[in-house]
This record gives sequence, C-alpha cells and structure tokens, in this order.
Amino acid sequence: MRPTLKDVARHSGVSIATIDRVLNQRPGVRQEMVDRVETAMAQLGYVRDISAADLSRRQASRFVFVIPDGPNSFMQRLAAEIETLRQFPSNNRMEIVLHKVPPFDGGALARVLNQLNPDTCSGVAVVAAEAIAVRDALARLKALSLPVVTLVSDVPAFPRDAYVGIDNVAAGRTAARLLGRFLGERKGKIALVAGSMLVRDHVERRMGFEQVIAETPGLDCLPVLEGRDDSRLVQRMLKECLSSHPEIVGLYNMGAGNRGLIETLSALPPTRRPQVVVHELSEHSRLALNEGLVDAIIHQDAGHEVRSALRILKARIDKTPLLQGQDQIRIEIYLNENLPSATS
Amino acid sequence: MRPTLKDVARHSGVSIATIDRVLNQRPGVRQEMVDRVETAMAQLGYVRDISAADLSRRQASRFVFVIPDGPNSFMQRLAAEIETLRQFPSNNRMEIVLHKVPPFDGGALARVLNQLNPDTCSGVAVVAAEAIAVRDALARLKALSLPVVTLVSDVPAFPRDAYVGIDNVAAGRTAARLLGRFLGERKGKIALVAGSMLVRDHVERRMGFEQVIAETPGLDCLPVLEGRDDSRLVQRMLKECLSSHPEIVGLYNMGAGNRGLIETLSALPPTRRPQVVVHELSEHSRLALNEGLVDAIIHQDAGHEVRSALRILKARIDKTPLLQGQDQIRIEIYLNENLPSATS
DNA sequence: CTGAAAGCGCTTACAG
DNA sequence: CTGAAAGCGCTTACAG
Repeated sequence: MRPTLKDVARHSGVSIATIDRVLNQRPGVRQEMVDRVETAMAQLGYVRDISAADLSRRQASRFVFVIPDGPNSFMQRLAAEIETLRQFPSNNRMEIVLHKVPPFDGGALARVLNQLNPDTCSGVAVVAAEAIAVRDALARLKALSLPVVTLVSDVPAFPRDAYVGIDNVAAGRTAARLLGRFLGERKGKIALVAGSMLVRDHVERRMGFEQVIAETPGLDCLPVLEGRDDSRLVQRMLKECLSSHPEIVGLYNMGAGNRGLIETLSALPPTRRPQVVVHELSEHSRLALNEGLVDAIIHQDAGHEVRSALRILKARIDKTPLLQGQDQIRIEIYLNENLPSATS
Repeated sequence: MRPTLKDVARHSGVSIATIDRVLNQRPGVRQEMVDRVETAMAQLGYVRDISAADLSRRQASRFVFVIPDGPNSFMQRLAAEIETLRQFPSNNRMEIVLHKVPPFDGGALARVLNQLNPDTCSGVAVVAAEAIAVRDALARLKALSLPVVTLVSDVPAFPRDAYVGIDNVAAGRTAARLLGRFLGERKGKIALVAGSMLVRDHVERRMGFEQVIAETPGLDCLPVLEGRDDSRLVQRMLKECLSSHPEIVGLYNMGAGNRGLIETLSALPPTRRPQVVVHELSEHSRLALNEGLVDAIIHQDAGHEVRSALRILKARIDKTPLLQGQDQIRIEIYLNENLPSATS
C-alpha cells in the first residue's frame, strides 16, 4: 500500500493538519516542522491522493470555455464536445461552462473574459483572437492566477499557460506536400480558399502551404479567396475562379465552407476536376472523399482538444504533472482508406 | 450540488447501506425497497461518485498487461508506455502489472493467462495470438468474469470485451493508396516486407494492401519477404530482392525491422530508390522520412492504446459508460511535414 | 504555530 | 432483510 498522510504523521511525529499545511504550501509553519515533514515524505515516497483531496475539499472546480459562435462547423463540433464532457457522469466534482461569443470580435471576447474571476471560475480555455483587448484580458486572468489555455487558435505573444491545438504552419505544409505528391509531374495553378486572412490559423496555414509550393517547380498559388466560412460565398467565388483559370490543377481549402466547395466540384466535368485537399472531417467532407471529389482531409480532433485542455487546467490547479504525449494534438491526414468509423 | 446517497436516503426513507446494496446490485433486498430506492434515484438524478467509491473500497484494482517480448520495437514502445503509466502518480488506487511472454508462442501466452485469477487481478489487456490454448485461456477469464481487452492484435473469434488497436486491413489499404498516389503514372513491381505471415495483423495488412494494388493498373506485388522483425534478415532479403528485380518502384514494410530496410535503401543510388511506406514512427523511421528515404509512415499511438485499454477495463468494472470516440485508435499517416515534435 | 475532530461520498463489516 | 457506525485519504474550521 502507498503511504498516506497518516504514515507521514507517524514517521515525522507531526500532526496531519500540519503536514497538510506543508503539502499545500500554506503559511504559518516553522521551518523545522517543514523540514521534518519533507524528509518523512521523501523517505516514504509519499504521493498525494488527488481524488481524496478533491473529495474533502467539497468545492468543485469550474472550467470555463469561451469559443466563437457562428456557422463554422469546426467550432460547432468543439461546442458539442464540450457539451458531451459537461454531461459526462464520471467527471464528478468538475463543472464545465461554455460561453459563446461573436466570431471575429476581439472586443466581445475580451468582455466575457473580463467577467471571470476566481470565485466563479477555476480555469479558462479560450479560442483566442488577436486583439489588444484580448491580451489585456488574458493579462488580468494571469494576475488573478487563473490558469488559461488557448484552444485551436493561439496567440503566442499573449500570456497563457499552454496552447492546445495543431501547428497550423505545419498543417499548411502537410496539405501542400500531399497535393504536390498527388499531382506528380502535372503543372499548373493552385486555388486557395480561406475563411478570413484576419484569423491567425488561416494565415499560418497559408504561409506553410506557400512555403512548400514555392519549392515545387511547375506549381503556383493563386491569390486567396476569402470565403468567410460561408458555403454560398465560397461556392460563388470558387466557381468564378475555376472558370477564369482553366490552368488550375489543385485546390486547398484551409477554412470552413466545404459544402459550397464540394457542390462546385461536383458540378465540374470529371476530367476538369483538380486535386483537392480540405480541412476538417465532417459528414460532408467524408462523403466527398468517398466520392473522389476530395483527395485528402487534414483534421484535428475536437474531442481530444477539449479533453486535453481540461487535463492541462486541472494539472495546473493540482500542481500535478502531465502524461508525456497525451496532450499533443496531431495533424491527422485522412484518405478514403483510413477514415474512422462514421459514428465517432 | 449533485445529490448524494444521503439525499437518496432522505428522499426514499431507506438507509444508506441498503441503497448501496441496490446500487451495487447485491442480493438480499426486498423488491419494495429496491423500487423505492430506484424511484428516488431517478427523481433526484443521482449519479454515483466513482472516485469516492474507489476510495472507500480501499482495495486497488490491478490491471495486468501481457505483451510479447523480443526485438519488435513497437512492442518495446508499448512496454515503455505501460511502465510510464504504472509509475504515474495520479493513477492512485490502480496498480499495473506487466508480463512479457516469448513472441509467436501461443502456449507460453496461455500459460501466463491461466495463472491469473480475480484475487490478484481485476482486468487483463493482452496482445492476442491465434492459438487454441489462447482461446481457452480467454474463455477461462471470461468464466471468472474478468474483463479482457485485446491489444494491437485482435482475434475477433475469441472471447474478449473489446479490441484496442487499429483495423489492419484498413491500414494496409491506406499504405497501398498512398503508394499508388505517390507513384502516379509509374508502373512496376512492389516489394512487400512482413514480420511473419503467421501473425494476424501482418496478414490483414497484406490483404488490404493487395486489394488496393489489384485495382491499380500497372502495379503488381512481389511475394512477401518474411523478415521476422529482424533488421539483419530484412536487410539481406531486401537487398537481394531489389537487385534481382530492377522493375521495383514501390516498397511496403508492414512489420518491424525498419532499420535494415533503411540501410538497404540508403545504399541504393538515388535514381533507383523506390517509393516507400513503412509502419511505426520511431527514431529511425523519422530520420529516414527526413532524408527522403521513406515517403510516408503509417502509425498507431502506443500510449493511446495503453490508456484506452485501461479506461475500457476500468469502465467495465465500474459499469460506467465510455466517452464516445476517445478510445478509437486512429490509423495515423505521417509525412515529413506533420511529424509530431521529437520528444513525444 | 500546532493539533484534534468533523466531514467529503462512498463501502464494509457487524448487529439486530 | 435492514441499519448504525467506522473508515478510505484528504481538508477545513475551530481550539488552544
């Protein structure tokens, strides 16, 4: 059996209450006691039982997620995963709150963050936007010692404890490499679709994509079409682009709006269809992959991201280590052959 | 606050001890009491606190992993991940035991399984081998109501609660599709390397691979080279195969022994190098990908598999649900561009 | 500054 | 068949 506080108490001749003070670094303990307790703990190899601590502390931790509202299906997926976890029975003594804010609106996001305080919130996961007001809000949370992780979209320069999401430059590079390999010797133009060049993840994906294409002789990128994650708009822009550029051989959608893109592609005569890489596995993109309209999907696992965010926040609060590798979000590549079963 | 047993007791006018009996389906409670308790629980929306239950039950659960010993680097990785989890401080009240058995030896595996019993073991995760003795051993465990999951290599016909690992037919198909896409219009032979055609996962990968290649005009598979997961042997066989078949344009290693394969490839003049897909991300395969000797790596996450196995066993014991999607092991594809950072 | 005691939500003997 | 009480490993008031 693992040693408990009782064992440490016996071994050190100090009461359990005092040991608890040392353990939690609460003030008001003589150095001598601290030393006695610490040697005893080291000798016995004491490891604190977090779930017992949580039980006795009676107050549950409340984790707040702040994510953008709107039509972006990835964000909707994220919200659904948060909701799933919120309702999950096993997560006792852990409350989850979801705040949705208008997309592309740093001010609104900052206002929500500024409402949070340690009495009602023990940790925050936020899809960050790049705005001064957001940076200030994060600085405020830091000053209150509330742990914060950025989710999906990072702002490295802003104060936060960790980023949970993929490396978007690498994701863009991956898309370009796949497209390049799939095209083989074929030469021509590549059409790019993004939500908005104001969002950091899309900018980064584009950068990575163009880096790789620039090194690939015979291929060039056309200017980015900004579809604002809106299927209709994507459809219209893409249709025009394809008809005015018959030399297009590849297509990369780094944002949402796959539905519009897929409709446009399926209207094209098969011989004129470009090689296509898109982001995010969904019912639509999966179907398009099945039908050969899309050649590969770059994906990130929203469920994994939500669970990782929570684990990281909890570990910060409990001052426990994280498991190596468990919280690294992968840039997943799906072909028609390695799709996960449809239920997930 | 969530309702507790106390609330259910008050609400139903039944003692906590009896409620506990109902909750755990222990015998010796009058039907009337059962009904009263159950309505009260339903009305209050009672959800049991598993970690409190674990705490009070004082006895920790012991999970036994049985995996093959030997040079196979994936199995070594699996062992390392099990060890990591075993030592992880947060997993209180949960003991992990690792048994290594000789590889490719159903009898030895069965003997270890036959030693296990409910007094010393609460659940088993095993890399299954296809042998009658193993089937009987699994049937025995089932008769003892010990939960069992198969890990990495499944035998669907044998009794087990779940399989934790990838679909190997799909993995083979994925490898073939990648190779086919990378080869484009090029025609020729594809060399196949496996550990042993006696192991189910390799048989399945081959099947999937050949299915796809058969549909691809201009490409044909050579007979499988069985390298027994031994780098030296792989190197020798492959060298000979490459020199006697100048028409080889592709190479798929569905087993271990990447080191030998990589050495052989690096000795080849660059113009003669085939397109190469291998399994399992490791230091060696990663380096080969960086250097362009290997074009893609098909991977499964050993850490994820170990954690999932544990979660599934624990959920069976506690009769709790699993989180949708968390325990589905993915067929991961790595190119040079989406490699995870090297520390993981 | 330190410790004894009650309590978190359960389970487990032990009485009745 | 049912219930009161002790205890799991912690934390939290409350005394001293």
